Amino acid sequence: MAETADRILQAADELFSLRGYAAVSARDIAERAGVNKALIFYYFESKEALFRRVLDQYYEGHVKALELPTEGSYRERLHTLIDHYLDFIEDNYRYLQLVQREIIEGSSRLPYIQQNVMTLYSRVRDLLGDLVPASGALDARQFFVSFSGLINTFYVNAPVLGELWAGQQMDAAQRLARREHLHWIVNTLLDRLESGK
Amino acid sequence: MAETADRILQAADELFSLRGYAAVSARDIAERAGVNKALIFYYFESKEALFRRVLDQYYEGHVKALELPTEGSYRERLHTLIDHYLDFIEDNYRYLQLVQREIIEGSSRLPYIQQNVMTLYSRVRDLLGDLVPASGALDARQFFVSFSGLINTFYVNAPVLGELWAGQQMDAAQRLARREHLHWIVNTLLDRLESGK
DNA sequence: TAGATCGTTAACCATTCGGTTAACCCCTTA
DNA sequence: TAAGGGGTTAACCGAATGGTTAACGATCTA
Repeated sequence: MAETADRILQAADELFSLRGYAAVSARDIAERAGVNKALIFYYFESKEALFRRVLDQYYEGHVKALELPTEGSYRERLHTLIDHYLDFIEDNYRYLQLVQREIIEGSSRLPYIQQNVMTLYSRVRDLLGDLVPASGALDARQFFVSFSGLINTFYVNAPVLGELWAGQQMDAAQRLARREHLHWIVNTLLDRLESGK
Repeated sequence: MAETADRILQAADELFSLRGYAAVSARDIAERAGVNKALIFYYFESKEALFRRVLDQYYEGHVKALELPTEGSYRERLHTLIDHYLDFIEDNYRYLQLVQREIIEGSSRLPYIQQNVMTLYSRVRDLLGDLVPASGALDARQFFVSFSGLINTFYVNAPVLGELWAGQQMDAAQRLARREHLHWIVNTLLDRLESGK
């Protein structure tokens, strides 16, 4: 049944995201999936191939999330883009951690990730237009890095930040507050940029 | 000789930072240190204990970097704190990746890191004082998360961001530009907060 | 000179790793 | 009812894992 392969994929997804590639064994995955270990190698070529399949699944959704909104002012479009990205992350919470790990570990998939980053960057750059200088401390690249950091940190570091909110699980209210905060920051920065420094 | 223990520590530091805890074996460390594997367990209790020692070494520097400046306005002190933190990160580039990896992998060392985070947070909170509300989208926690993200992203994601700067290695000029950018953002946010929304 | 101590070594240990194998169960098709 | 064939299984494999052990020189002390 394809059902078995799916259960393996899902278990692998959960475990890899949680503990990383090296710290997860084929036995762990089989146990979590409630499946005989040999079936992993029956449906997937190897542990490495299984890991790639997990990543591929996410990449598809990511590309979709990066679609650029076409309506409204540049400011509205920027807010919309951020919201879409946040939606994607909240629905695919583990993806960020997977990608972050790939980056830190200097994986062979890095060029693929870079391409994704460049796509997103070019959209932010187009949106900012000539509001920012072409180079220096206030160029589009700096703001892109800043926006990425502002958004990603909250989710990547969630396991450690929970303490700040008195150990509560990260719930809908917290995510909403974070969203508000981000939009407030973006508006503040754009206001200052528009005022011409 | 203490020299042997030092060589083990350094090799462990390099390998753990590069590939993470689980992906590094005691044999790897011994080989890199040019030392018999048994010596690792002679000088250190276990692989886990060795890892802690690596973390401890960095932690000392980290705590120092977080010392609160005592002179100047709250705004000046915040800028100084950020500069000190940036200095520390630039001198201990691997530390950030190590910690980031630990967080993502949900390691058993997490409470240790959380304690560190809380220390830094309490300082930022004290600095922001009653400039921000006690809760909601603009509370001190949100700004702390934002500042952390703004600063860390640049270094954690350096391997992937290089492309933005035409593939150059991250050099002193780039780090300086990033620093300027961060201070500009902080000033912009503080201005808006002071203006009472 | 006879220990005693310390750093070092190769060989070894049980366990776990990713991956394979041969047999089996069960359903389809002829 | 016989023959396949896909899904599943326990048992197994060599290699690598973290960690231990007993012996070995060298240096120091009695």
